[in-house]
Amino acid sequence: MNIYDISKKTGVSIATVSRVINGSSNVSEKTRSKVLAAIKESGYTPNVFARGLGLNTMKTIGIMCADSSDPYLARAVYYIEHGLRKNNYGSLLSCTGYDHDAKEKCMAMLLSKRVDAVILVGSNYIEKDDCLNDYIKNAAGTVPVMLVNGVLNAPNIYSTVCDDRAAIYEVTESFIKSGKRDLLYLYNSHSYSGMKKLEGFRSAVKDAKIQLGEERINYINSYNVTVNDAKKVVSDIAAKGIKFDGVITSDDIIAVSVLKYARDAGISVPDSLFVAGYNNFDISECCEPELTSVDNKLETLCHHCVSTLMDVLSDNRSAPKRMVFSAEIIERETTKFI
Amino acid sequence: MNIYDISKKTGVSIATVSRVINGSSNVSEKTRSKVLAAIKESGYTPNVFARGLGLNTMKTIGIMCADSSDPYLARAVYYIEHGLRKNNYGSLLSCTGYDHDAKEKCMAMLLSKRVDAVILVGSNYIEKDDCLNDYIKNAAGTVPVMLVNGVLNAPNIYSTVCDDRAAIYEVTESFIKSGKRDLLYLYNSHSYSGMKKLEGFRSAVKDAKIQLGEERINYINSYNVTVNDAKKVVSDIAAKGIKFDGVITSDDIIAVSVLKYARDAGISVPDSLFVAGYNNFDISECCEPELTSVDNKLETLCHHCVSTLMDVLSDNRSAPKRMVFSAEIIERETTKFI
DNA sequence: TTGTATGCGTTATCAA
DNA sequence: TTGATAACGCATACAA
Repeated sequence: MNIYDISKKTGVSIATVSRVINGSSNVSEKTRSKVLAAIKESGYTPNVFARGLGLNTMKTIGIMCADSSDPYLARAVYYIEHGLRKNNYGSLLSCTGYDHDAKEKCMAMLLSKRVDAVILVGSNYIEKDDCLNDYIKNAAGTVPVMLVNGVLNAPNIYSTVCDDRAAIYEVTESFIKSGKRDLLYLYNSHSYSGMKKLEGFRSAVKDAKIQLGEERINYINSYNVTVNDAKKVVSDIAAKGIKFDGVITSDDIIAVSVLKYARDAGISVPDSLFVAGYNNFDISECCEPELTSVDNKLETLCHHCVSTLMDVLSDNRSAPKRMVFSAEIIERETTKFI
Repeated sequence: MNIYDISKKTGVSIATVSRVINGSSNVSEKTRSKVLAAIKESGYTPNVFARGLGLNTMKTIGIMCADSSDPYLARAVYYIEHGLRKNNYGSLLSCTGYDHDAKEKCMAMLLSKRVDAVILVGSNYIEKDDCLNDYIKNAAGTVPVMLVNGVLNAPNIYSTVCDDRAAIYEVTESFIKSGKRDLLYLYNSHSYSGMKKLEGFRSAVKDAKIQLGEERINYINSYNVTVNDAKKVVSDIAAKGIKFDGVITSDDIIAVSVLKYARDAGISVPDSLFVAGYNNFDISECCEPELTSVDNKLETLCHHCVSTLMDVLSDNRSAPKRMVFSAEIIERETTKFI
């Protein structure tokens, strides 16, 4: 069943059929309805391959994320796919993992599929060593590249980020204002946003003129931290004799592990220990006491990313190259800010 | 840059270039390397649209899931996408939501994109009212349809499921053997697998010759149950004066809410109350005490689904229409099975 | 308002 | 082992 069949069925030329399909106005109402009826009756759908060949697009966007089962990325993928579909675009998903070569391969794969754009979801795509980002810049030579939670300054690359630095700064400030001095910062990612968060912590501490040893800033080496892994890190820190009355983390899961440690050690939260997470995942409501966390407005980020992309794809010159949204602190039971 | 350019560059015909690209053996080693060199030098990639038009496939599989941010579905999507990519297939993702019309629309959208097959992930696609499944059967008239965690008996439809019934039966049996008599069953889905689980619970109770009132089997009406919602349900049950010493749930999140209730009510788990979840999510390690749960072998299911699909696509007649895997009970701290 | 003819970049058939 | 050429199904420029 193709356009010729409809043409025969209705006695008009394929050009007219094509016009009807594409909603051209230069068709008489009579022929239009005749053609429409024939299409409906036969259940005809235009062949997207043929269409793609002619127009050089199949209205498909490539989405890259490290791991769609990571709750943060999973939500992002959900929002983005939704937004794209609303705009009549398909979503070609590629879970790249955290390995650089794999990322590069996935990008090549998507480009070879002739997607109209690529969206990189997650802060783990932008590397400090800038030449590792070359494959992204190169891709941007072919199609627009959108970054969700990452920044890269190059032509045809658009960034949408949350102001993680400000969020952690504010959290830290709240800890300090509430009388907490012996702070601990735990994080598990050296990504762009990971570094911004750390920066926020350091700045707040510095601005409050507090001296804090480097042993109080701890990196947990794993993308997929498990609660019990992180808990061990906390125990080790405590075992070294480092005292703390406030723990700020870059991720809810780490914060939960702190709560577990506290329970085991008989430390009362929030009475003698404040804990804050980041991302405002479901688990922040599952744990006991419920976790104070930072909502980084992922939905807003994703919406903005998609709508910017639509602007770019429709050659709207006004699309901003970089957009920063602010986060919101959700205070629950693991802190008592004054 | 197209096949003609390579043809000109090398002085051979496009037919020969095509042969080289597709690894045909009928090419002299000399021309092959010449062409290969030209391709590499120019960075040429075959146009997938043209190829698709000729071969009527773009090696792309449609994946439908209700909500890619649901942890269970998210993991499934991850495994499936991985498996497909290994086999050189792309994944066109569509998060359909739980509404029937939306599902149908998404299916139509995927088919219009001429995917080679559709994978429906999650037990929520198969409806009790069989005519609501017609759109799936119809789709199977065009392309193979794979079901992960759902069963539908029709031509060209392949099901991969976990034996949820047996798993819950076994859990319930363990509760009873451990002396628990006043059981509660909480669930939140009437899907195929949801019904199978309930069936398992009922059978185990019946086989143990225990009388259990219907008020002990409670449906929580929400796909995206939040801990606090479910907790309220548990409180309400307790408020009615219904006593229980064992709670079996269809989902970890519900089990966590039971733990929360128990803590509030001063009930000690597992000493005076056993609790079991289902799915073995991360949260089963986050809560306190850690949750006994059922690992439903999602990775195995997904692997099997993909490899079966590859068999089907390569016209392998031996592909099984239905495959059942057994689950595994992971005992943690919320039970003490004897 | 409608129809004719061409190009889009492949793969595959057939002939050489 | 190679090359010429016909499909594949559509959109569109141009002609009527």
